[in-house]
Amino acid sequence: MTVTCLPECGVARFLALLNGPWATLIVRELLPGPRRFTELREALPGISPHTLTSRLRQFETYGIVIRTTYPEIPPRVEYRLTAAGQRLREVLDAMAAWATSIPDPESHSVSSAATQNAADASTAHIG
Amino acid sequence: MTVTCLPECGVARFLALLNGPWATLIVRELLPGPRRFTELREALPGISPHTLTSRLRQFETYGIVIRTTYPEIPPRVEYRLTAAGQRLREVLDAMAAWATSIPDPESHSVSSAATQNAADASTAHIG
DNA sequence: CGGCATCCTCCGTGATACTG
DNA sequence: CAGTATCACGGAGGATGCCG
Repeated sequence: MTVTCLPECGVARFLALLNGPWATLIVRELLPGPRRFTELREALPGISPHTLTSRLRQFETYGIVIRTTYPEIPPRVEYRLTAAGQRLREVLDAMAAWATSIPDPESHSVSSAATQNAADASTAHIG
Repeated sequence: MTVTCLPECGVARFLALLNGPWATLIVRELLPGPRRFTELREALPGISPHTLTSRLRQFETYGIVIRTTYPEIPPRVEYRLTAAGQRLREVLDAMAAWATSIPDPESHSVSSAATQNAADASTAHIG
């Protein structure tokens, strides 16, 4: 599944632009306002500078994020969402609203319909 | 970034449940109504049965999808969204709405702010 | 038809070290 | 501070073959 250009389908387009586990989380951190490189790094426990740079550069290419360099000492770089990036707030909100409505996968009361070979989901956890 | 249980943050929870490029697309195909295995396969050009099974099983574990086996000849299996899964429609809609509002990344008229070291995004395409 | 088993590839990511 | 360079890993995903 290698995409050379953006797909037609909106959902697929979204996935092509915000791919990987970190992408969406970075956008989340940028929603409140501009952030510096280190601020993002500290706000995203576990992310490596390599990954952060990579995602940020991709967003820049897509026109989701604007990178602004202030020639100071010490150097300062700010990342801020473009208008297009800001519109992602609605999507993230929808994601969060849905996810918080999902109970931790423990009580899956599967109501049998046909031959529901109901594998005991009661013991299933997130591996 | 290995998650053993669902994160607190809604966005992160969402990403943990609908990870990978195919997951969301599968949900998209299930939104209109129940689908059979082969139907999903044909609706998702390029997906392998391995991946399709894997994602479907994960959704089942999460309580997003219900798998129903009809003991017929030939065998028939239907996948349908649970109530929780149906609520994903809003999220997918938000994704699609946003993505279709994003122009193909060619005209990024970056309006300089400070020292916008505007790397010529004009030649940048989606690799 | 609807899988599962096995092997292999790809790439997002992490760890570490180094630079302007 | 804000990266870049290099190496390595892991898990999603693909290819193929076999089974109920």
